[in-house]
Amino acid sequence: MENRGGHYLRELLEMLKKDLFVLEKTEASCCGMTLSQCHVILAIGKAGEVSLNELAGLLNLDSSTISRSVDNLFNKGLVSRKVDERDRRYVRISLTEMGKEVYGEIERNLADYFERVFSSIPEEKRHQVLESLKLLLDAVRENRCCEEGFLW
Amino acid sequence: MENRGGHYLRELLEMLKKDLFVLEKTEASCCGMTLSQCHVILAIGKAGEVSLNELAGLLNLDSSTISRSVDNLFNKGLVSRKVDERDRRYVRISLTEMGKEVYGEIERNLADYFERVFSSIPEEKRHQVLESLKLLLDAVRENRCCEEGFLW
DNA sequence: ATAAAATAGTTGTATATTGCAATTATTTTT
DNA sequence: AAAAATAATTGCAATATACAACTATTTTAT
Repeated sequence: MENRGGHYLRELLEMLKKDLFVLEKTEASCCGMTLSQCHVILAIGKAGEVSLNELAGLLNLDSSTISRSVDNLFNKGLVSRKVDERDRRYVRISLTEMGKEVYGEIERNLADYFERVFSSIPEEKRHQVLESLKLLLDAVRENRCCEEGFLW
Repeated sequence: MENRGGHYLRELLEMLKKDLFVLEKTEASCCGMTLSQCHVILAIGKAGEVSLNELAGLLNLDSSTISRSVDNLFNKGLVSRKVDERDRRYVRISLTEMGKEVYGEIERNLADYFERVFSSIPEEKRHQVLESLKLLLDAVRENRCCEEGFLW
């Protein structure tokens, strides 16, 4: 029935979210950090160099939250800060060598994991799964009501 | 290419996770609570009545964390606690009338949202999307290395 | 029947996270 | 030159988190 589709969709997504949450917590813990710190490291690592406000936008968190999180990672020697020479309001945030090592390890572990997951999907279904996720993502985005919200 | 499938899969999942994170934060904020509190309310509401340890298991958090979270919601009048008569070590946790109202509102909003998302998927693709999510979930679970971890 | 072990939940401790408001420093606009 | 805007930090206060230790209760072993 049509009005059960959304329900089942949500159930599947919630189970998926939960399982991936466990994955990430375990991964973060193995690397001696919290989940939030792990998210920050991954976002910085992926961007290479990023401003604080950009990072806040990427992670959808308040800039004050990110400022403190980055401060904490800076104190641990994982992150570096450089005032932008052209515009001294900006701070350019990137990973230190140590930070890159941590990032690399997490990245490898997650990459390996998702390759294994992908390989566990029946071969003739793999393209369908990817296509379906894209369709779902498009639908999710289509139903945003505004830039940061999803409800009316 | 085979070794790009996992990469693309992960990218899609991360974008999806992010968008849904924004959705939930907005929803929680609209109901005057934090995301974590929202998770707790939804878990209790769905279970009807649940023990603290069960709740901790459902949310994959330490029982001490849940104990304090439930305490906070109790103080707000959203949650009730009853010592189990048969075994006084147990506390039976459920929602108060007020808690049920909050739960009902969040549930309706999320249900509506996911119905809209589902309806935005091209009709001939809907079954495929659901099937694909199920396949993906199975693959994710197949690659757990232990009960609470996903890596080795 | 009693003691030991196990379980459920709470509390102490310490750290981390979070966002709003206010602040400082800098750049842009008027 | 002054006002406005922007980036980031800090103050404030609440919430969240997990480990360890604890209390109360039940189960298991003796």
